[in-house]
Amino acid sequence: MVRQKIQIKKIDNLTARQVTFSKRRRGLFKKAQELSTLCDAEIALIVFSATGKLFDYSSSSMMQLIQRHSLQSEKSNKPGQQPLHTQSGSSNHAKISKELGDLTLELKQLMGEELQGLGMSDLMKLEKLVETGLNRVGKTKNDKLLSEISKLKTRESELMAENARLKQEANQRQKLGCARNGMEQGNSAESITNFHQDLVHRPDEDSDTSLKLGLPFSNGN
Amino acid sequence: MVRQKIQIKKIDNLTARQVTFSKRRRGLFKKAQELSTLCDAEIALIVFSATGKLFDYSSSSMMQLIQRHSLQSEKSNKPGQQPLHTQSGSSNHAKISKELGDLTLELKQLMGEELQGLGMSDLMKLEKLVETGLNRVGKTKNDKLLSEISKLKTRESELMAENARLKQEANQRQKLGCARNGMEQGNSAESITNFHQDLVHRPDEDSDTSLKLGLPFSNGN
DNA sequence: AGGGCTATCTATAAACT
DNA sequence: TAGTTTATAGATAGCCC
Repeated sequence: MVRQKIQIKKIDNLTARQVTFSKRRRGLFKKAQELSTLCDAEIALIVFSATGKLFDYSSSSMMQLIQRHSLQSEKSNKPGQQPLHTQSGSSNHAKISKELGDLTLELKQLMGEELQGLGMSDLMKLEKLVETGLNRVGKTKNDKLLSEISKLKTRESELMAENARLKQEANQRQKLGCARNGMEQGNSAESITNFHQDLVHRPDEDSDTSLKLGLPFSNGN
Repeated sequence: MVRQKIQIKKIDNLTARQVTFSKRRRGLFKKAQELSTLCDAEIALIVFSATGKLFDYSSSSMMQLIQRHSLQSEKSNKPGQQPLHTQSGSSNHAKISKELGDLTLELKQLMGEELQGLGMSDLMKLEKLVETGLNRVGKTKNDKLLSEISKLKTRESELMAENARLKQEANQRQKLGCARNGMEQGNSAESITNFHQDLVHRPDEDSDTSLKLGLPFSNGN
């Protein structure tokens, strides 16, 4: 029982190795907890046995610690490495479109399977980027569509107004008949005058209409 | 120097705490390495000092281990989500309760929502879901807007057609009927005609614009 | 901070249950 | 595979530089 100074190398005997694993693992977890408590440190510890069994401990949230780790280690990483253009900083509007395309492609790859070569932080940044991109694309699209609709509504109002005007004009022509009259001249003039007034007035109506009809879209957003 | 059995609770003295942190941290990392070597285990260890400094160790790839951890802990999670914490190792339950509260808060801050009880993999899934949801919402919105535009265009066409008809009608009345008037009438008629020409012309512009603007939507989808 | 010392505490190898 | 024992290797608190 002359306990030796045990070599730090893989223990050959399976049983002994398992026993040692069990014992030392507990010791390790205990020490981790102690350190966490004593020194107010945040600790995450993940251990896989040789057989693949998982043991873990975290002083707070494993996820949060992992995220924090990703962020920190990212800082220390040299700016240039992965093929990912994770320059989330300030993507200018001109670039974003193209960038979005590339990202979509990369995302496909990534979601598919090939996560190797990418750090956790890269993945997170990527997802954030895509989300932001998605939002921007959606908003832009939305704005354009709304603008289009607004224009069309204005146009519709104009046409309807003119339509009404023409109908009225036609009606008056019919009533008065073309039986050669002096009144006719006056009517024509009046008609034209009113028409122009309407043209000047209508834009306001259009604005109202647009606002009213535009509401549902806002809700839809 | 009657070294006591030191209580496992936060060390009050800052200096002593820092020293202890430094010493014990080294010890912890050493033990982790030893366990890894002796028992052929895979170990990831992440430590944040109270001041936020990061120390970590992993027997192989940190990322790989973290991923593996995500997968494993996901498996073990009951479908009805766990309160948080893979409380495997030797974590003390009393502490967990308190930490749960803190974590809930932290996660709220982090995500802006109640995501506690979700593991890394759950969050990833969630994000994916959100993204998909975003797409669906966007598409639905898009469809609605496009449908609206389509309706408006149809309406526009109808109005324009009617408009043209009315205008032609009016012209014919003028020509055939009351053609016995002087320049006054002619001027009036011309004025109206020009106006209508403009009206007829403009819609084409709009159509072009629509097509131009419409293209990006198709691409966007 | 960081290293060294030393008395003492803690972890654990080995053997046994 | 786990707990107990025991002797010893290893870790570390307190102190000094």
